[in-house]
Amino acid sequence: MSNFSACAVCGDQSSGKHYGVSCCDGCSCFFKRSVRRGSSYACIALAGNCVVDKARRNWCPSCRFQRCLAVGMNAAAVQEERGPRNQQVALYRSGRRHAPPSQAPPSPTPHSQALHFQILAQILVTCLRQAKANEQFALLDRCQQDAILQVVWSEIFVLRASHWSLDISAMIDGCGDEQLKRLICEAHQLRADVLELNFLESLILCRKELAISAEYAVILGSHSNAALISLARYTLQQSNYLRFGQLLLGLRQLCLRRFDCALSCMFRSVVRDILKTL
Amino acid sequence: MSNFSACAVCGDQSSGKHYGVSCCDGCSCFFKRSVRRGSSYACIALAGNCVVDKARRNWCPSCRFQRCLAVGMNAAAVQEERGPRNQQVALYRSGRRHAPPSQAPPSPTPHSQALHFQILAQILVTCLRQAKANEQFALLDRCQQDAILQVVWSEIFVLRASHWSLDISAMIDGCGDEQLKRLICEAHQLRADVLELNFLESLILCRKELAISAEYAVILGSHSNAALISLARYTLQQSNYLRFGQLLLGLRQLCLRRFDCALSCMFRSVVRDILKTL
DNA sequence: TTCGGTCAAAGTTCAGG
DNA sequence: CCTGAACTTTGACCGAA
Repeated sequence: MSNFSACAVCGDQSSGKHYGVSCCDGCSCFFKRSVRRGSSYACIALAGNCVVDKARRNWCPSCRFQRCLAVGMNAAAVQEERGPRNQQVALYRSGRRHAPPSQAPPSPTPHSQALHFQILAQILVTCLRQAKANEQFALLDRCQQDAILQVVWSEIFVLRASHWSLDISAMIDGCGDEQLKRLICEAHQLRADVLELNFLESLILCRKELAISAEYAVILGSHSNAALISLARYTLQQSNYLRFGQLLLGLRQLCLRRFDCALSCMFRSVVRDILKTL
Repeated sequence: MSNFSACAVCGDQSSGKHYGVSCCDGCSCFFKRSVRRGSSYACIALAGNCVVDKARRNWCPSCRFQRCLAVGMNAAAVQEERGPRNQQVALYRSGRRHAPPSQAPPSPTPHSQALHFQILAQILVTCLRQAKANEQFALLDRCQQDAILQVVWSEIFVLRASHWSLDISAMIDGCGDEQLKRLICEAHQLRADVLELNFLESLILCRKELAISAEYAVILGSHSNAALISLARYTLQQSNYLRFGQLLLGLRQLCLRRFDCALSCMFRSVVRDILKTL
């Protein structure tokens, strides 16, 4: 009981300093809500001198709030509301509670960034569609396809985007993601031709570690081998096995590490939705 | 006002460079925590373009984190969690805040797990020593060697451990890390022989993306090509180019994702210390 | 200088009033 | 609705190399 400290507002046990004043959780929370909502209360008794103690603090919000101010609680220390922690519910929650925090939702430069995001998302959709049309991949069940694409979408994206027919380097630069830029630049140096790209795509899409069943492991393994043989034949007749090896080594660096790339974070949540529509 | 520098993430007053970027304490700390915990956020507005400024940086962790990555903050620079500064307190700290970081006595079946950990650490040391003795890798400067090993140690470990001469499967099972077990089991299926293992090791150790300078990029590239050619010649004379391709594809799956594997977390902090002693 | 950890004081959540 | 106990996250500050 030695370190008992009283709430400056109501005399209850204080739980530490809040907004500059030693007070209890209740008064701290009450003060925060009042400031956030900009509540303006009227005294129940009209006199403005109600007693504010532990037992009666909820009787008159007006006098409680006056007392908060009187003991020096600092309204400026109340912060901006944060986003809901329970993400899923966000959209469907009651009305205006979770309107974007401030008046100016998209403010300084997000416009051009959002534009680049949109265009890159279009490219992603195209890549996924192309993947679904892949000769060997298309034979798989949809749920196996989706299970694979959820993991490898980013590899497909980097592979295809780094060899896009139009020049999208301005887009890559513009989205401001240095890591992505570096990855695409590295992948670009492979300078794979159309057929090579298709074979590499098959190798990405048919990883047997991503099989959802033992049967699929066998199927994916044989698809993978087929793609490997095709790629080998093709490159050996074009150049030599060094090229073959380099292309395969190139696959290693397509994988966006979980935290290395902003775009990866942005798109991950989008991919599932895109897959539903394909 | 003369030496004011803005946080690249939120525009607040910067407190210096953190993880490669000039930013404020808040964003630096936020980035560190996010990477450590492996947080995967979803944008609250779902659009991924929330404003991130001083007042609103706490509205949407997802967009804040994306912005951290976009401005180039380096997740690899976030180090392993260390123990509490106050060692005595370590054991008695409040309950389930986090899994015991590394050294702290593992609670459930401490004795046998610690033993397995010790033995696996021995294997890791052996792997790293072997890597340092790699013919081509040994020619590099020490700082380039260390820069590479800090990244690829886990790949080397999985490659070598999956083909260990003694049967260490009991050790792998015993450490209770399912991810590691799966990875090693997959890698084991490559059934590479001693020479193949050496060539694969060279390919892991000589990734030119990990070069610390342009000169090294060239050197590593040529070492990598040399290893590729040797491996090709060897496998083609033993079997055929399907085998060559499969071995190279196998490299993809050696990589322990940063947060997917308990052992990875355990060892990461140890690797630096081991490297110093080699 | 830039890592690391710390902990008071912000925040949110959600039964129960 | 509103309240407030329980829990999480933030960031200013400090020590170490």
